[in-house]
Amino acid sequence: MAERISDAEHAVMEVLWADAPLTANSVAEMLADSQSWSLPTVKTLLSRLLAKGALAAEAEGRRFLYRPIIARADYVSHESRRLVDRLFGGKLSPLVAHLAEQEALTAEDISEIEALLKELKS
Amino acid sequence: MAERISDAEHAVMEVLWADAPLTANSVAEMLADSQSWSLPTVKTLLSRLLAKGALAAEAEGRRFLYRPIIARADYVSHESRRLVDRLFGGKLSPLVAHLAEQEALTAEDISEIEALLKELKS
DNA sequence: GCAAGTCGATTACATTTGTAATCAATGAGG
DNA sequence: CCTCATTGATTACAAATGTAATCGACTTGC
Repeated sequence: MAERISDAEHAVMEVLWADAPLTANSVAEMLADSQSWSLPTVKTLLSRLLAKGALAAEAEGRRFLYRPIIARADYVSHESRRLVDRLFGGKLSPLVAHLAEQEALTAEDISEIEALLKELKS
Repeated sequence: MAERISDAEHAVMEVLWADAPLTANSVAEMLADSQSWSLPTVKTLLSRLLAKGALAAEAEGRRFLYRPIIARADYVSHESRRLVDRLFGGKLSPLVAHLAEQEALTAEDISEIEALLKELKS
């Protein structure tokens, strides 16, 4: 399963999670404003993601349409867990506590999260 | 400031955050149960951390005592922020929402976070 | 039909990272 | 004194990563 996805690869995944399937060109285009990667670079990343089993490619005429195989939610869970394990001994509340302290959540943020939690308890 | 600290380096930092200053030997000893690194490996990691400005070393006789320069809290903040930015558009509530959906939150987590938020509002 | 463009595939190459062997200096035991 | 152990420094080297040039195959406009 899922070998590790690097930062650059992740940027490519985000594009495809937002909109898929896409050709290599479209992906490169989407990335143009955030990164300044050449087309070959983007294609390399696509190939690596394909090799890692994170993407599937289906031929459309003479080119490929790429689409994510792994779900964003799974990736996000995995990464979140990794961080929480590494830095907070696997406990979530310290993460929230830490971010909250750092960051002066707006009243609105707080309400939002409270609402979420209330929902959960029911 | 702080160049990026790799995973292996982070393990070394954790040891020194828990107890410092320590000699290279002591660090290696502390790591012995979690990792199986040779002493040279640990020393390489210490050198790299020194080069990155994450540690300071003070000579004690013919060896060095290493101590963290960057605070754990700063590192943790940095990494947490990085994750939240990368995966949740910088907003905390989607993180909580995500974890909630995954049912990764224990009842205890929920209570703790609620308490935290209540605290914040006052 | 053929030149020029378009694609994916292959190859490249520097840097970072993980992991460690080896070297050189120094200090300690005999 | 001299040998040996200890310790930091230097060097090594494969794998992963970031970034890209180049190649070869296939279209497509003339």
